[in-house]
Amino acid sequence: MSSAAKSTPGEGQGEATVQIERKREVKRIRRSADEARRLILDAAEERLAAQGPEGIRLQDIARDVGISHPAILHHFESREGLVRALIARTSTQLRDKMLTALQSKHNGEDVVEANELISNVFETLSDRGTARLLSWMLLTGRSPENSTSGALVTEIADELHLRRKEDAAKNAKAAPEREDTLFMAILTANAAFGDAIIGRELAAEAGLDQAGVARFRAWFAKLLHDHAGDVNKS
Amino acid sequence: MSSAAKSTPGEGQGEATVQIERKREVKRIRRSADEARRLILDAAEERLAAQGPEGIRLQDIARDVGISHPAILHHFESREGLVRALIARTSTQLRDKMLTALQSKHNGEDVVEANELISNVFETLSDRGTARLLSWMLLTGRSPENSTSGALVTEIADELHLRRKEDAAKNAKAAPEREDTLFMAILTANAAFGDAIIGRELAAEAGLDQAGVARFRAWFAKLLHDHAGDVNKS
DNA sequence: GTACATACTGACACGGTTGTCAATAGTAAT
DNA sequence: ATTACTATTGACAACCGTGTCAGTATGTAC
Repeated sequence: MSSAAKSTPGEGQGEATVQIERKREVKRIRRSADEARRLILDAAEERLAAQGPEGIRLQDIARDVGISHPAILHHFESREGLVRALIARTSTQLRDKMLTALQSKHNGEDVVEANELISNVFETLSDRGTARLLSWMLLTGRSPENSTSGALVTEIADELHLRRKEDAAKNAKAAPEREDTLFMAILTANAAFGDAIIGRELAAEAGLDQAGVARFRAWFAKLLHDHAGDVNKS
Repeated sequence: MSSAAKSTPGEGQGEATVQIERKREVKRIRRSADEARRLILDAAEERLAAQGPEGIRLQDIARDVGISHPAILHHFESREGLVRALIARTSTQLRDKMLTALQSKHNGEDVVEANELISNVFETLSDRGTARLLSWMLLTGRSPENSTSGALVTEIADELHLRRKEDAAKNAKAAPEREDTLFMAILTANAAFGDAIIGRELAAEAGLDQAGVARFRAWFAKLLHDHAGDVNKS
């Protein structure tokens, strides 16, 4: 009835993210500090996404990686340290993804692709793991002024606003209000976040299949797009 | 250094929900089972909202209420039982609030108040405690098919759709698509939920004060309102 | 090869939390 | 008053997760 019997229960369906190194009986595997930290964070992230906050237990994570739990303490001095590191990594990852999503459309192509940009942002933000991590972080009240999303929303709003102004100038329309653009960004963030958390249940309840969800996102993008147009018209 | 010394630390700012009965040295207070359950659930809810998932500890909650923790076990057989009861209660409360929010506008007054209705729904859903509880519930993977929000979204969408059709008929406009209405409901739910969780941080980051937040909600309501109009026009 | 730094381990200590149990004390009915 | 019922309690037991420690093994520099 001990705990040793059930090793890593039902963890087989995971991605290839966590390279489970089968520990040979005697040979001890020695990784570089960075590598070890990466593996540990990967495992922790997976646990968190799969089981929620209470899924982050040093022993479990250690088992996932194939090390002993003191090794984790060695790399991140404490559980809290691990959590902070995880938050920090996820935050910067999110930030990077967001910024690239922004850049990608500004180089070539038209400028009018703002709605497609919105879609990108939505997709990125509504990533299950990320949103779960972030929301759990907020729920437990960590990182009040952290680099969480930094001044991300503001940056995005600025970027968006820039394009709207360009677009307005090009078509000889009145320039949109700044706050209007900001609100669009905030709405997108809120909606994406909510989608990541309750989207699944909501869709199931409403009888939406995957195609339906896709239609919803397209609908949302169009909604914002139309709004961006209408504001200038009237 | 026992626990009796520091009774109910820093809980003074709370509402009048939890009637803290100062336990006289010897007199033992005896409540009815229902009353006790209610008090315990209130305290648990407050803890959860204030400190997140890990804030639900039997001893703490017991201290808040002014009882000993075995009393909690007596009323809800286990911690898990308490959690389930809390979820159940919050769910039905949410449901009730939603339905009343719906009814209130359908009786008297005009029918066009759909956007105000949306505002109501938004406000209700974005209640901090409720959303936190729900999201934590989802995060920890409880109640997959529960009465969580039941067929709530569907119901609301139906109700909304009904009014839109009435409105369309009255103004001799084309009837809107059903899915369009559903999407409006889903977007509202997502946005309200996201707002409840990251809204505060988002607003702070964007430099929005309370008035700004209010403007955002109004903006959102108007966005949906305009959309409802536009769909018919074109 | 030898020495050094450090990733890693097993065993254990510690604190905190849930849950059990026998006993106590309000409350209502007879 | 006596009785029956049960809300409530203090003390205790069992468990679990974090963190410590002294020691081991592996890679690297010389």
